[in-house]
Amino acid sequence: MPGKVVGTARAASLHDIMQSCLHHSGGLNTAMRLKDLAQHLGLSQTTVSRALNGYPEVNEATRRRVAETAERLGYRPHASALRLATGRSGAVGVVLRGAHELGPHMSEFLAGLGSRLGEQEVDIVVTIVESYADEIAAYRRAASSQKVDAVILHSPTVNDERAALLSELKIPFVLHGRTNINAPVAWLDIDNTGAMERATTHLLDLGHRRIALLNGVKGRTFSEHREIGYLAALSSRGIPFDPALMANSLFTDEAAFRLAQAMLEIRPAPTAFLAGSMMTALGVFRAIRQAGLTMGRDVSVIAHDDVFPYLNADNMFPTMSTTRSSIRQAGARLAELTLQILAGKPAEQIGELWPVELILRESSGPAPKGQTAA
Amino acid sequence: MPGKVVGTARAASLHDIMQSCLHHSGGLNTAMRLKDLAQHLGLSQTTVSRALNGYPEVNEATRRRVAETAERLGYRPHASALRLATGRSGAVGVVLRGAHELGPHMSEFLAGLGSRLGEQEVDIVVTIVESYADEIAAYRRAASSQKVDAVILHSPTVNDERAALLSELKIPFVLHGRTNINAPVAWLDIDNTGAMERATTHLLDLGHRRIALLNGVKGRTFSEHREIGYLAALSSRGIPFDPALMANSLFTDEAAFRLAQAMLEIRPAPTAFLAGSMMTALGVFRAIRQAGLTMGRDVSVIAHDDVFPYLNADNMFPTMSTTRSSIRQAGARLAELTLQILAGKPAEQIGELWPVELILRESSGPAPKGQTAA
DNA sequence: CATTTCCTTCAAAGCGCTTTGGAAACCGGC
DNA sequence: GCCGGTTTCCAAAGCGCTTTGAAGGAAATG
Repeated sequence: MPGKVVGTARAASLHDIMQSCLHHSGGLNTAMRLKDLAQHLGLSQTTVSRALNGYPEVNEATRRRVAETAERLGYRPHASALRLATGRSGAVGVVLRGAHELGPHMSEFLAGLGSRLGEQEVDIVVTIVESYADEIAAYRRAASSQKVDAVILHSPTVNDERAALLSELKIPFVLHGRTNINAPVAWLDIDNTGAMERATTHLLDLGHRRIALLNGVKGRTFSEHREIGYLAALSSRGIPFDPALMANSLFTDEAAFRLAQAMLEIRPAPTAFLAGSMMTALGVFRAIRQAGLTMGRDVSVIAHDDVFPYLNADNMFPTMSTTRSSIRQAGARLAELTLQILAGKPAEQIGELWPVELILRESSGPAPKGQTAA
Repeated sequence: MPGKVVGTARAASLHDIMQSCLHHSGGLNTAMRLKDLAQHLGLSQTTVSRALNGYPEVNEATRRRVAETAERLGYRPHASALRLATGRSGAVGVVLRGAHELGPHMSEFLAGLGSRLGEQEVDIVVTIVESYADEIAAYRRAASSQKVDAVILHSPTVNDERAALLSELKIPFVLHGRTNINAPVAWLDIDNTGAMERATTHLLDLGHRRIALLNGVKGRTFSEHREIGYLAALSSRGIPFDPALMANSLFTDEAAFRLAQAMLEIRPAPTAFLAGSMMTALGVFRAIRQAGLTMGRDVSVIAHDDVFPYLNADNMFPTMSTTRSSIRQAGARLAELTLQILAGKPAEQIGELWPVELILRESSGPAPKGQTAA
């Protein structure tokens, strides 16, 4: 089809340039290729390829000459060709339910992931899906089309079918969180149970007896772990658990606001809140204020802080007590683990549980006197 | 490694099916290939390929049989091979400075982008870079390695060199925002100038005379546009512009808090704030409260709302007046425009300016009496 | 000087797909 | 029974890279 119809002479020359540039020999936007480079150097493709890829069989002087010329001419191997030839795609996949998963947590996480992967020139392929079925389909597609070398799986459920599927499909993957499946899984998680247990215990130490937990979505491992920590702390002090003081929701300002508002109307009212995220904390904060109460005095709050650069616990007013763990750092580390997996390290040898800091600031204080049964 | 441990017979048969599917001919994780499929069908690769890709030369009955078998066997073309053969990578690129660009705005934007691109099975390749130099390098790399078919460029500066580079490199791209470069550019932007002008005018109508603007980073087109709208509104009423009441910063709670705090100490103090984003609004809100003032009464605030699902202006307390434009929708539309570009539509025919709603809620009210010169 | 050895380089065969240029098979019409 | 025209299918040539198997030259050995 090239050279189909050309209008005026002027247009023609421009057109031709475009053509020669775009349709040089098939691909659109053809740049310098290995063949061109080899020709330019008076060497064979083989030699150039080997020189560039650090194979020992090539003369050091030649190698330098090749490298220098390639650099100067801005040669870069065609990604697809390279992938086809090597069988590696040089990318890792992340599939997200667009509706709610692509929130601030995910963007921080991606930032960490990407910063480490970028160093290795591995890029990350993000697929946005609508439904769970779409997500499964996306993994199957990834498997058979070999689009990515590995996948990052996040926010797993307790028995995560996606993880099971991935290991069935033999797609290497690393889990951000934990799950119980019948296969070796590489994972990285933070100690949600320990964090909640400590935070709850701390509030109990301060005299709080009615402690509300605004937890994440039911079924997610991290939510379950947090619940376990919360319940463990309560039961070790013999404090009865009141289901009305525990709720599961997305970590949004809005949901938290509504839930906290409702809980504050319960009598006896909670004197403390454990907020699942900083967004949640904002909602709780609003509910407290709207109820005419003061955070840190009438009602204590400890929030889980995933460390968002734009929402700093230290700069809130009052400053926010938190259980803290940088999700960005976790992302960076997961990238590292993924690279290890791709380098052949067995999944069962990879598993890290990160401790979580408890940082006390102004939002948590002693339980108000006599109000425990107000 | 395969066939390591298998429990029951039932598990074994399932396992075997998987194996025959995955390791059919050797490679690691080799799935069904076109050749296998063709063989399975007793047809040539050509015919199968054509049948699958909807070419007219193939018998309808054959086509159905092929499609059905492909579906049943879970055949998917190898992505790299397909890309190499067609010259299209089936992906669009987004490169982000990880440090601050990958924030809540970006994740919303990506969600929109991805939801539309996903429908077309185009995936989005995210590259995280540290510095501006890295970003440029990433584009050059993308160009010569043909990793992506197009690029999305966001938050451009007034004369954006990246845009110039991209059009020089002949990488198709679509701009989220606007810039002045000497080349046709496909773009989508919201009417920042109009939005600010209206918001400012509204505050002036309410009697405010000292109106602070917490604007975005200097040099970005959207910041400049907002400044223009702000200044235009002031000057059309003959209100002098006070540079002390305008600041440029990232849209973070923290920066906004500090800036607003400082501005509130100026005498005469501002009686109204224009906040560049909802994050900014949160910081302003805190500063107002800390100064012992009440938002909506002592100090009015109008914030720009990019519509974050987890930070709802309607649910704030007081509810927040906003200039609103969904960044997620913009992302979806940009995806659409990108697809158009890839389909061959000339860039100069693509350009959309979206109007911005002004939604008045409780955070903006009449200027407090007599305080204009307090 | 002939032979062996090593070093450097190359031609060619894939990787899995699309696509071009035919070749069979089949049709009625003469 | 032969011929143009369809219809349906195929073999083979790429796409740009890596990698194997082997050849050419220089240096070393007898």
